[in-house]
Amino acid sequence: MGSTTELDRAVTQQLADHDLRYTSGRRAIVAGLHDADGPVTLPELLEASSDLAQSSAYRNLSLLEEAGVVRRLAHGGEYARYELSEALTEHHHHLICENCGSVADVVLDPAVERSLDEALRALESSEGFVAGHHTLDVYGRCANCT
Amino acid sequence: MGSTTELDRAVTQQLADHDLRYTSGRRAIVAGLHDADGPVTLPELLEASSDLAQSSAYRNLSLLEEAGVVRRLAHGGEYARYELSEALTEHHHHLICENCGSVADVVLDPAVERSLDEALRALESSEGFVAGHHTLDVYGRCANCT
DNA sequence: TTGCTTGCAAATGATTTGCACTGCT
DNA sequence: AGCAGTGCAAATCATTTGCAAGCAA
Repeated sequence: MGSTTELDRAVTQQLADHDLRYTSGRRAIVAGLHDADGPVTLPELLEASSDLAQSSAYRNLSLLEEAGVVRRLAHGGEYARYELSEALTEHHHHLICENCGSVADVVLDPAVERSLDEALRALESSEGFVAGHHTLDVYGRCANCT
Repeated sequence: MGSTTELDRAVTQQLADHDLRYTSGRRAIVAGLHDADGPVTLPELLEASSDLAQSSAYRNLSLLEEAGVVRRLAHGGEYARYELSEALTEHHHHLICENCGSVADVVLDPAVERSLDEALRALESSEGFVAGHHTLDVYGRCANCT
């Protein structure tokens, strides 16, 4: 506790903008999300940092989401998954193992990402849809399950 | 009812492979999914074709999913959304309106899709992840909400 | 008949919420 | 003191499931 990282500073700022305090419980959540190598479920979060009450964890994740610190994902499993917002991390996508259910982050080649962005921008004239952000989920088999 | 389309024939086949009958309730579900221009929620499905019992609709969607006829999506809204499997439709992605919550299908430029596939295939050597299919969700504003 | 299907009602389980208490500020 | 934050327990609500009745092969 105490060592204020770059991430902590950014989160403190975003929370302050929403009149929220950066309490120890919220720090534990942010730390738990940061340490994982992919989006995590609530049980995983509780296990990683014990001393978190389930209801408070849910409530704080919800508040952190509104504050733009956290992003909530619904990949269809039993539990929702949470990760730090892309405002606080690098733009990335997800590798979802269809065997064990694990979810890992990946960063794609910038060239691919660029051609994708271009295609999405074109949707505005073809479909009248103004694209904001996007998510790409890749389903398959992770290294452990091959 | 009775006009057997190409789609119906394919579904009948897939169901038969799983020892399932293509009953009228299941036909109504497939028709409801086919008629929509994007993935639909269960309430929407029930509204479109009344005379469907909620529990049977859920049960049949689940069975149809196992049989590879239907795909279930969890975009995070209150209800899950369902669509016909890509074995029965064209490969496509989703335009999700952040204002009204509607979800529409889009087919991307084949060139973009190809470069994407290539990038995903490369994940096998870089990450040890064997990619199967993928989903791309684009968030933004639909034509009606601009 | 045999067994897949259906619909109702009850059960499940992740997430949310009411409320009294704790602890910053 | 005043109010945001916490934790417990109870409430929600989409989805699932048990069971008795319906229907096709």
